[in-house]
Amino acid sequence: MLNKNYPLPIYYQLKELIREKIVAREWQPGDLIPSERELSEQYDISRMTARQALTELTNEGLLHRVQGKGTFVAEPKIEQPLTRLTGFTEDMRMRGVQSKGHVLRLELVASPTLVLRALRIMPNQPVVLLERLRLTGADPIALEACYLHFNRVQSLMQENFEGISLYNLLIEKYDITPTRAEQQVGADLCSRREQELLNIAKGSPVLRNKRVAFDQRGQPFEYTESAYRADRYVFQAELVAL
Amino acid sequence: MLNKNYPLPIYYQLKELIREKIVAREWQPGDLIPSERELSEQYDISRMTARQALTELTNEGLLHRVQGKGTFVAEPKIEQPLTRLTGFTEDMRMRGVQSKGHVLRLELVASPTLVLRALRIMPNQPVVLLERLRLTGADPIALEACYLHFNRVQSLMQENFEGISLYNLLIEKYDITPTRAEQQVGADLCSRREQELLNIAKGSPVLRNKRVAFDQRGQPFEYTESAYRADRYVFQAELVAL
DNA sequence: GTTGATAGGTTGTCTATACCAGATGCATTA
DNA sequence: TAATGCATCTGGTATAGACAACCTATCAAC
Repeated sequence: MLNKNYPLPIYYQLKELIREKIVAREWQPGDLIPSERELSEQYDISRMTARQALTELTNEGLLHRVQGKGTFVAEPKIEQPLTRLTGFTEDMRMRGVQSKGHVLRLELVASPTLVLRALRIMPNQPVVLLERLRLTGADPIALEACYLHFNRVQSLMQENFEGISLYNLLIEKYDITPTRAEQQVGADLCSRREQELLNIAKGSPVLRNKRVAFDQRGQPFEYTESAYRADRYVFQAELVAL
Repeated sequence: MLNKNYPLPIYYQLKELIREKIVAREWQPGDLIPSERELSEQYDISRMTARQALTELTNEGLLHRVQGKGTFVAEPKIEQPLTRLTGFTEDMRMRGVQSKGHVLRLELVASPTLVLRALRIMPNQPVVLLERLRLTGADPIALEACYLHFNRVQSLMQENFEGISLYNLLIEKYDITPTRAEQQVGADLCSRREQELLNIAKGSPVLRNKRVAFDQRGQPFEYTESAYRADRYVFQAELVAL
């Protein structure tokens, strides 16, 4: 299970292994997970190493520790997730939910004015449109249209997005590190197309999301419009006073 | 400096000791603080113990570690402000819009369980319900139900809220400074009552907003549910990577 | 039946040690 | 001069062991 010669730290491997079990619902909210000593014996590692994995997952809100009793899978609570900049995949993963993506369109398009302005590019410059249906399990959650500047992601059309995080891809292959984003969240009724793809009733409400994301150099690289099923998703925000 | 027989853990004492130095500006943003090994020698504790203090302070964002270089006092986060915590009045002012509020209800009520939990108060303790219709000009924008712990705002019932900011009132008269809040934003169809008060068509979408706000001492003081007209309002958020 | 002690589980804290990995300055070398 | 390598700082990871604090079930004493 754990590879001690791996470039990744043992505690990190264990951490992700546990996260997987939670995401896959093998361990469900409220469940008591193996004790620190059990984990250390099972994987032949020190208790402190196992403990580091549990500590970090506890800080992330996925686990809940009670002295004298044990460590439990946290209820999918609303406390931790702030407004981190993540893609859908990471967002769902952090909430302890397994997600998939199904690509509907991946093509070069003439960029709409809205996109031009958001990405600060000139007219006639092509953009890549990546449209995906987002699901958890078999349930569609959101319809997402993502526009990227073609010049910056030329080989993107050859990628396979099924089950892959776009943001990870951008970081690893295109030297684009998402750093901050501006987002607008509004409510609306679903369109005909959304109704069918999201498998919801006519006249159902959706959360409409518009996002411009910026890279490490402050350049906008992504403009995304999403429609989330209102019955399956709420947007979480942490507000701070200045 | 550190008392090993104290009821408080050593790492915690050290943590607070370091926090004091930072708060008192003895160690300033950007400063290199003593290394883990230096701390462990200076206070005659194990390096791992000193490390635990630094780790937690790093997680809290007060310190910044760089492998090979050392541990630094973090810069007072500039890009931290995700979304500003403001009341409706300030929110609208930021958007350059004049707003009004029309009080529909201001009364003592038995607190619903949801409110109890959010405000962390015991059952049977009364809460104040302040329900207001928010308008810009003559147009209704939102319906807002705000719950406050009665014990903390005893004389609130005598206040006049027409055109006054609740948050300003709390700051000036009740020693409650809104500091941060957790908010959920979802979409829904309007209820019958909302339809009439907001002057919208039947089956119109609304943005549903739930907020728990905390004061300068970390105590929750407000739980608010709002319904915003989807055609007049979008929620703005700034997302940052961590 | 109620109370109380206890045994054995859990996480929490702390120590001492070791080695790895990144950063840096300096002496050595080409 | 420029490059190389090494010593020695730094934080990062991992181990093994000890005891404290806390929780629960069980069993004995009242």
